[in-house]
Amino acid sequence: MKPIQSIFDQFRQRGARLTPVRKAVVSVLAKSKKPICVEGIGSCLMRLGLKPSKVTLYREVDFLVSGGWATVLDLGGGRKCYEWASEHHHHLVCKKCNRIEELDAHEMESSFVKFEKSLSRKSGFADLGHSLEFYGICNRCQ
Amino acid sequence: MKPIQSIFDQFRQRGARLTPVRKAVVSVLAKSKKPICVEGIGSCLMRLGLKPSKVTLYREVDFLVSGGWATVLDLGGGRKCYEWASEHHHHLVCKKCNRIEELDAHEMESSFVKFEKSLSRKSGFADLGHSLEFYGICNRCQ
DNA sequence: AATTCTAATGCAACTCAGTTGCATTTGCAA
DNA sequence: TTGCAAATGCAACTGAGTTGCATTAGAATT
Repeated sequence: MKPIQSIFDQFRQRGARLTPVRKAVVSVLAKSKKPICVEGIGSCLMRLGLKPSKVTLYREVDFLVSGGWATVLDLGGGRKCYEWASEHHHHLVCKKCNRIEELDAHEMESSFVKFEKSLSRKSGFADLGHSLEFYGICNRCQ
Repeated sequence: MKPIQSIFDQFRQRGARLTPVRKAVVSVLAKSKKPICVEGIGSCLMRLGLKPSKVTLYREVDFLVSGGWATVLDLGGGRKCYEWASEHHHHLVCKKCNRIEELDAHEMESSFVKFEKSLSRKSGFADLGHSLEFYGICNRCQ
């Protein structure tokens, strides 16, 4: 993971400012082990003494995603989740309670990268990425 | 793909009725080569001379999903997509226009099944399934 | 330190997919 | 043919996410 100061430098180069909310959202996302939704980010900031409006939070994650610092995940729980971009991995999601567990699937990862290259050639799609998620019922919900 | 008549028998055993809308939705889903959203199903039925309300369509796909005949896909386009359950495969989705292409990834499929078995043991999650989608920008949108 | 420009913020009102309550219609079994 | 429960449609609702606009506040310049 990159030092947080270099991220802030990138923000400045983009003409963006270092507001308390922005710094806090970055720190929450970068430290979170799991993808986290806007509501979740809100509660974390609350604990840090910040109470931004939901509008601000949505605009903040948009900013981070459009700049490539964060990525969106649509895991089917009715709300989008976000994760720090350098933390790309796969997940295990409970179909009932939407609990998310991080997954170690590095073995598979490499084969995807290969597959993606040939896919890009064949299909004409650019800027390829992928999402692999496993869904099931967690022990609590069974 | 199972003969459509045996599907209808399964419906009856469940106490469900064979309404014109139900038959049409099944035929549309079972024949569709791509995942299709409720709005898309609606247009197909329109062409068949049926104009069910959106409420009916949502209830119909719920019925099919809860019975295991169809599966939901959340591909991030803002609306859920549905596919006939026996047609499990992976997709290539355009991040801009949300166009969906079906993908042949059978080689990978088998390794997932293996991975899922060990995952089920380790994690305690039951009823495991997965979703693998590739996202990029299609040639039209580039 | 004061000025200035523009990014960031909050409010309120909105959009849009999907849901729910309730009265009516219809499939189908007896 | 009758009667019950499933299916339907309407209208009103929910809840995530968005937008317009006026206000506040980083941070660069003087």
